[in-house]
Formats: sequence, structure tokens, C-alpha cells
Amino acid sequence: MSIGIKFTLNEHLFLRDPQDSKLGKKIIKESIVLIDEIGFEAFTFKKLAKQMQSTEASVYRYFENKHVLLIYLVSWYWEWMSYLIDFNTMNIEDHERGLKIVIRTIVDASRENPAIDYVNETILHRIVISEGSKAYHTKHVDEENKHGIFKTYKDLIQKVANIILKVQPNFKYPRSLASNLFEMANNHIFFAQHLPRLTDIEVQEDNYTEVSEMMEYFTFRLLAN
Amino acid sequence: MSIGIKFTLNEHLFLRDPQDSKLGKKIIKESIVLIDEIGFEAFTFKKLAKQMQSTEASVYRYFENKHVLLIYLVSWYWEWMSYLIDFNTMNIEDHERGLKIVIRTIVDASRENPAIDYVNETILHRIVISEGSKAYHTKHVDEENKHGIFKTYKDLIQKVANIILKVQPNFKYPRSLASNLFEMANNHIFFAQHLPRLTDIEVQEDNYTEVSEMMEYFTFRLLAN
DNA sequence: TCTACAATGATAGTTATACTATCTTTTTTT
DNA sequence: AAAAAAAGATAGTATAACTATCATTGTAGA
Repeated sequence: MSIGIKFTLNEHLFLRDPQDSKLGKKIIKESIVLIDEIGFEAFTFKKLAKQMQSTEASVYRYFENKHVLLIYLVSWYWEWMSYLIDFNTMNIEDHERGLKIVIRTIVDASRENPAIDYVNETILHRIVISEGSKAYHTKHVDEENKHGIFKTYKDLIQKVANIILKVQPNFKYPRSLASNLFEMANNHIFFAQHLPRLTDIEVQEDNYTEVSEMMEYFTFRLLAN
Repeated sequence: MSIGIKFTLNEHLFLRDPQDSKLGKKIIKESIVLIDEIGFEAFTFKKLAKQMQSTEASVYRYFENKHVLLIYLVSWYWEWMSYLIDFNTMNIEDHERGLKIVIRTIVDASRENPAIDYVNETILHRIVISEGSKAYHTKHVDEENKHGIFKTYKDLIQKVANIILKVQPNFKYPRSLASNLFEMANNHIFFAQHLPRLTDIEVQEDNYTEVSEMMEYFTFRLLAN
């Protein structure tokens, strides 16, 4: 049932392209499930291999280590988000309406119809919320950044920044606002679920309406004339 | 040269209070230096013990594991921030001016005169920027939260939320804005230093003026009538 | 269809991490 | 000076994070 999407991810993110083989796709699929289940710290390649009935050595043939695998997953998510934004804003003439759609896409990504059979986007969204920032909070950011590892995210931010500029060409902080939108969406869902006193919004189950309302309010207040 | 401050931190954060002994203070002091130097992932109690000429077992008598130590350090930072905000806004009648001072305090915390001899606040600020969010991004958040581990942070957010409400009593999202101010300050300093395309501001050395300018702009746009 | 070769599996081994336990020595308290 | 608490020294265990080697299976081209 694949609709034939294959994302192009930076080649430093893997040793062998997991999108090219059955085992590779299984690694992606099962790692998403396992990281969500036990958390990134407790996650190991040995446990993953056991769960997918393969071996540790086989997993290491695809990914250098679990940190790179996390960046891969998060990058995959960002590529997917980028695709969704393009898709959802296609043929929208009104820039304000376009930006609102972007915000709702960011917040409600997991409600979109799954696009690829070996990736559970709903679970991946949870991982991005709770583990995503660990992808770049390391001592090796600069080095990894030099390899273009974060290009996907930077392009995504630029895409949203451009939409922001269409709404308000004089706005001084388009990229800051764009990155803040992503961080804010993830943080406040996390806060509402785990540390509710750090936010004013509430979420139940997978209804994130209050998050996107808040973000729309913030955004259009900032961009108003 | 201590001015006699001793912060009260949740008792679940340590096995023996590090503030009560020479060795405990040394653990705090040296762990800050070492985490900053090699990053939290590479940091181990064994390396710490070696650096401070003590033993692994001794460190384990104070902290259950390195994750709890990180929460301890970050909580210490939040306590200190709370103290600074009170101190810097004391006797300020004008609420708007008060909020501006809060923003500058959050951003420029590390420029404040060091208050306690065994904590290098400048280095600790760097740790909070690059490792701080790992304190609560774990599978055990809920459990740790039940123990009141994050009370310090929640109280700090509430304090800033109250100041926000004084500026604009009708504002719908005081706590969200407060937590966003802290997250934003740290993120954009980090971005400017490591992933500059994710922000519009620039920082050089320890001059974070552009960060506080941006945050003031965002905040007062949101709170304007 | 056979051959070559790439991919995977099975197994073992290495070094480091994350602890726990026990005993001795030093320091502090009374 | 004795008792108790803290710290040091040392050793040990389980698991993590890899690397290496060889056997087996699957597949693409001659």
C-alpha cells in the first residue's frame, strides 16, 4: 500500500540506506515502537535486535549507533512534515490562511493519514515530542552540522519562515518564530501531558486543539500591523 | 567569601545533601566543570571521581546516578534564577519595567556576580542551555514529578506568570508565555552558537543583547492592548 | 541454472559503564 | 579517648556499546 514516497536523507545518517531493504525498513519500524515504549536512554541495539528477531551486528550494519538512528528518525519526521506542509498549503492563495494551516499541520501531524507502511507517524510524533531535542543537544553538534546532518530541519524552518514573511514582510524574526513554533508545539504538548503547571493549555488523548489555538494567537499577535 | 545562601532542594534529589560537606560541594563544583567539558553523555561518575581525586563509591553516596545529579544542578540553577529575579525586581513599581528586568535576568544570568563559591554560575548556565531539557525528557518524568522534583521550576514559572499578569491581567496564557521565555532564551542562544540558521539573532562571546531584545519584542507584542 | 557476491545470521570477544559490596582508614562528635 | 560517621580503597557483577570472524541464505547476472 505504499504510495511510493522515499525521502532523501543525508548519507551521513546511515551506513547502509534502511529504505532500500526489508531489514532496513524493519529496523526503522521496530526502533520507533521500542524507543516509544522504553525511552531513548534504555533503548539499545541488542534489545532492538531481539524484538525484531535479528542480531545486534545486523543493526550495526545500518546505523553507527543509537544516537545517529535517533537523528535519522527525527530527520525523517521533518522531511515528512515538510511534505505535509507543501501538500496542505498547495493552491492556498490567502497567506494568513496558509500560515494557519502550517500551524495546524505542525501540531496535528500525527492525525494525518499514514503515508508509509513501515513508519507509524503517530508513534514517531510522540518520539519527536519527548526525545527530539536530544538529536542536536550533544557535544558533537558542530561536527554533525558540518556534515549537513541538520539540513532537513533548517530547510523546514526556512520554508515556514518564508510563509511568515509573506504574511508580514517587515517581520524581523521570521526564522526565530518558525523554530519557536516547532519547539513550542512539542513542548506544550509534553507539558500538558507531564508537567501541566508549565502551560495553560490542556490536551486530552490526541486532541491538541488548544495547542494550535494558542500558537495561532501568539503568531498573529506578533505579525499584526 | 560565601554570602551564606543555601538553597533548599527537594530531598529526592540526593542521598546525602552535597551542600553540607566539603566533598559534597566539591562534587557540585567539579561535575559542573566536567559536564561542560565533555558533555552529559560522556560524563561518568568514574571520570568525575578521578578529576576530583576521590572515588566512584564516594560520589554514589551523594547521588543515585548522573541523571539525578543533572536534575540537581538544573534545579540549583532555577533556585538561583528565582533568587535573582526577586533581587533584581525588588522595589520596582512599574510592572512593565519589572518584566523587562525579568527577561534580562533570564537571558543574562551568567553575567551576574557569582553568589556561591563552589558553583560557577557562568559554566552552569552553559550546561542549562545545552543539557537542561534532558532533566525532564525521560521516561520517568511522571514518577519524578510526583516526588516534587520539578517544583522549583514550576514555582519559578508561576512567579514569572504572576509578573506577566500584572502587566496584562487579561492575558490568557501567562504560564505558557513564562515557560516559553525560559525555553526560548536557552534555545536561541544555543541556535545562534551552533545552528545559526534556526534563528535571526546573533551572539558573540557572552553578549546576549539580541536575545533579550527579541524576547522583549515578542513579549510586549503579546501583552499589548 | 549455475555462479558470484552481497546481505544476513550466529557467535564470540573487548572495553567501558553503571552500579553494589565490603573492609579499612580518617575525620568528626560527644 | 571512645564511638560513630564519612571517606577511601578495592573488588566484583551485569550490561552497554561496540568489533571481528565465519557460516548461511538470498539474489542478480552470465
